[in-house]
Amino acid sequence: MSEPKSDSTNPSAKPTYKDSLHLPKTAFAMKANLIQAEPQSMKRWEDSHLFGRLQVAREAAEPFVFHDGPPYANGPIHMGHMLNKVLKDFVVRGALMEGRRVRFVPGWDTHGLPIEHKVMTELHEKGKTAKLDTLAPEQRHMAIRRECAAAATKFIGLQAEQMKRLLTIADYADPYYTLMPGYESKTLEVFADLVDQGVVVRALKPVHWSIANKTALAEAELEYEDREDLSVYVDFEAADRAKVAAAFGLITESPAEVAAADTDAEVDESRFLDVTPSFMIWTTTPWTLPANLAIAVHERFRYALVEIDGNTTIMASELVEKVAKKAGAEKVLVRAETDGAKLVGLAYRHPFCAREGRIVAADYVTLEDGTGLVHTAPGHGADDYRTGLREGLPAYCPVREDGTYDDSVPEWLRGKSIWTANAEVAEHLRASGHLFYDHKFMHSYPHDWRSKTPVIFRATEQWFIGVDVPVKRDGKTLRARALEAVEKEVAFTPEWGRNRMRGMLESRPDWCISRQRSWGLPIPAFRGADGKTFLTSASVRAIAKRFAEKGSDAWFTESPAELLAHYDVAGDPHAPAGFDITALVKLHDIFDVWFEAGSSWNSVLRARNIGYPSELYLEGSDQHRGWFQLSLLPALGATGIAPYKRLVTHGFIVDKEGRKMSKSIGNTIDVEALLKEFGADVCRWWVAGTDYENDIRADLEFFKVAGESYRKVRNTIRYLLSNLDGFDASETDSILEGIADTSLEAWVLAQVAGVEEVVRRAIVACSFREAQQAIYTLCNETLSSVYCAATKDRLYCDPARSVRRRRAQAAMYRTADALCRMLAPFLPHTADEAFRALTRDETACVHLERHRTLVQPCHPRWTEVLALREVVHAALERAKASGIENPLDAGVMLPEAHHHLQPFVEDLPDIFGVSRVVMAADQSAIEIVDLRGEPRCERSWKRDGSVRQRSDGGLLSDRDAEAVGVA
RNA sequence: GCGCUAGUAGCUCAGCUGGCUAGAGCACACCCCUGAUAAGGGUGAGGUCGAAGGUUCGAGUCCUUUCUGGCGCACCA
Repeated sequence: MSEPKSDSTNPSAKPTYKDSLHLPKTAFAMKANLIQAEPQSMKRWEDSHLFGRLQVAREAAEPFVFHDGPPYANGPIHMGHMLNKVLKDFVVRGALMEGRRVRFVPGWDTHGLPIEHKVMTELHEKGKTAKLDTLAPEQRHMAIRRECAAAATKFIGLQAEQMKRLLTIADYADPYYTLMPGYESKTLEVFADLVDQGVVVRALKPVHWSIANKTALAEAELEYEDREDLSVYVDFEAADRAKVAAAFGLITESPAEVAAADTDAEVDESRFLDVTPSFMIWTTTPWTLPANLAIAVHERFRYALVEIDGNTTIMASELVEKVAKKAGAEKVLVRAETDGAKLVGLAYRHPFCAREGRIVAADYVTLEDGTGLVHTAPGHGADDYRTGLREGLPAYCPVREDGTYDDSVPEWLRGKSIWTANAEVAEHLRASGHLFYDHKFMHSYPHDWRSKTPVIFRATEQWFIGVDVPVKRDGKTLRARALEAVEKEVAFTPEWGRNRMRGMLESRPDWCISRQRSWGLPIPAFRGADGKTFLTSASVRAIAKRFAEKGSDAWFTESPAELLAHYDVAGDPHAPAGFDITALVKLHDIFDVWFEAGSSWNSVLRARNIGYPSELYLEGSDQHRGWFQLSLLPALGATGIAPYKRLVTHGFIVDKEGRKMSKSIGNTIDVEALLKEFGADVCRWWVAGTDYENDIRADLEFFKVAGESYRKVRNTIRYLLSNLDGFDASETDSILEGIADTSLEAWVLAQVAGVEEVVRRAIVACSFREAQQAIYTLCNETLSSVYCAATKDRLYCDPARSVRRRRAQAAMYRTADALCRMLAPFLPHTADEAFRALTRDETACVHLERHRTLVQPCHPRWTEVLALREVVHAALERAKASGIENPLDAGVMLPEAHHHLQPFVEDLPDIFGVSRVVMAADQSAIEIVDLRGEPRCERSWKRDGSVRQRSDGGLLSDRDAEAVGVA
């Protein structure tokens, strides 16, 4: 302890006591300087092999299985990635602080159209596609795949760095990519399991088809351009006049016949239908008419039986006038009307194919164009296809891949190109009297982005996972099992996700898992000499083995015999009779990327022996249809068990006004820039404070607010640390052992213990915001405003080794320690920085620690003391009117009603922030006493009643005199 | 168009199964401290709970309609 300083040049000057105080002192800076300091933390963790050390240290600990959903590797990370990865990191670090063994493997989705499209666009721009087209198909695939792999790898590298910069902890040394041979192999195993279960089926489905390139196209590869086409209004003759008449409330017996049968009957001539009416459809693609299998109506629309220029036909009532006007009809007579629902089930004759079709219902029928009756060709349209599925119609497609008709159409069309067929079909219909009206018109039509030629919808053979096919395991369908799992086996955060997913599962169609592209995992199917497709679970497993060794590129570079090196025909009960490996031809479909991502539970969790299933999957709410659902289906099929126990979803980042972020609006926030301006810990603190279950509004302003909040927490920790200068941490336990429950330390530690419990529970529940608020309130109120303010006097002024002072230090040590641990999941850098300052050990790392469970009882009347503090503050505020502006100029007289707080009386002045507190016997209300007339201690600035002139000439209270060592 | 979801002080959010004068933090205003100082403390003013109906003794909380966002799906034959 230093002696009070006397000014030697001026002996008459009063002593100053500042240097005798134990003022806060710490190297832990007020300014965080995150931008420079965080990379240093990253380096320190990396150099000390933190992730590896944790794996070793937790080897025997209870595992926490958590699986990373793979982001798509086609650009730098955006706000959504930041949100997702940081939330996941809270989960990971939260579990680590609970002492669990966590092996979190980051992953990337690397295949798929967006990358391929991007690569193709670049090749196109560089003029390299022409050269590409000269290559043999397999070489061409390989050339594209090499480019795609390079692009994916590049972005993985970029994203990984950005994710690390967010201070996330994961096995970055050994991540998973869907293009890794081991991953691909494990994906094929899932596929083989599904084949075993009998849910993999092959069926026709219409896709966008480029005739010029003889290939299927994705939506992203279409360009819409105006094109002149022939639109036709066609009459499809009803098959049964009587049934149609009945639907319209008409009769088909002539009035004469009726009169003859029943002389009393009065017959209304107008109810007599003496011709067979037609159903009039409209189409802009006459070439699809040979594939017509049905006509769709809307059940709730009204339909009219109408005579137009002598032609009796049926169309939507609302459109009669429009159609008549368009065709220039002169005589229009509506004979009768009926509901669309009444028409459903009626049959009609195809105008030039020898078959009948049916009227079906569809709610996509509109009254904007056409006739209200929609020509339906399930092999040539997405809607038509779905309607066909529902009605049990085949996806009939008589068009070959070169755009010509096959032999199933009438002879006059066979082998013709569909484009020339347009006019011929119209002429044929005109000749046979089925064409009501035709005209040329311009409309926007999809074109192949590369060849600039118009595309068509064409049904092709595709691979499906049937969701309504019973699996061999238990005879339940995937849909039924998935619904069951969603209902009973999976927890949802937020709870409404359950509803949402149920709805999606109920309505989802079979899963089409094949794509006609280059960049992906090949579906290992062959065509045999007999023309049949060869694919059995054993053959798939054999190829899986081959891919594990060679990667899936082998599909394009090896022969069937090489690919099937591990295949044992004799051991495959499903092998086709007369199997001839030399006659096999490879097919070139690839898997839907969702199938690969949806198999990650196998390729990562099971393949790496991490555990199965995952405790939770945590992704954006769009994944209810995506990854969540498409992981659930394969997992249920292959294992019967859902791949996750719980689904946690977050919303999307939107701008300040609640609108979605998009580059075109220009309201995006750049993650790199954000990190550069605020640092990762502040960004993470922002994430921790979001209400992530819904849309999350983001704006630079909000990060400033988060920064303020962060600074408050940081500064509180700093203050705790600054009072621990010279404190021997090893004394903490002995100092605090058995402290009175009425002591300030009992109170503050009880608060810390309570917050710790809340924080731990909240993190487990993924209620990060709740945890953050508890921590913030602890720092802002419990500590900064109450405890630190109350103990300031004793820490600064008490003798250094006073019991009271050291007790406060011990409490602060324990509090700072607990805070570091509570903050570790949220602020990895700051918590670690503080922890090293606290332990005064540069090699210490809070991330190797785990929570300590604090137990500290405190007196039940503390709540009353704190409430009284509020009342006294209010009274002090009122007393300002009488000139008592500084609380240390005031004393407090407590009335009878508060006398039971006697056990706390020693600490009450500090708790209230006043100089003295008196329990007054004759008092009815709290009274603020003006102490300005009393001497003020020159060291502690308190007027506690013991202040008098001391031997050194200074005015000191008893306590301060003792501390300074004067009498 | 359909499914899910949200709309509470200037901002970010609490408000469980309906029940005292609707809460918190930030920001704001005023004040104190200047020995946590590009810190700290105190007090205070802010809301017809998106809108309109309805159920109820009583609704931010339940029902209906509607407006404005978000996510997903479908759609223009």
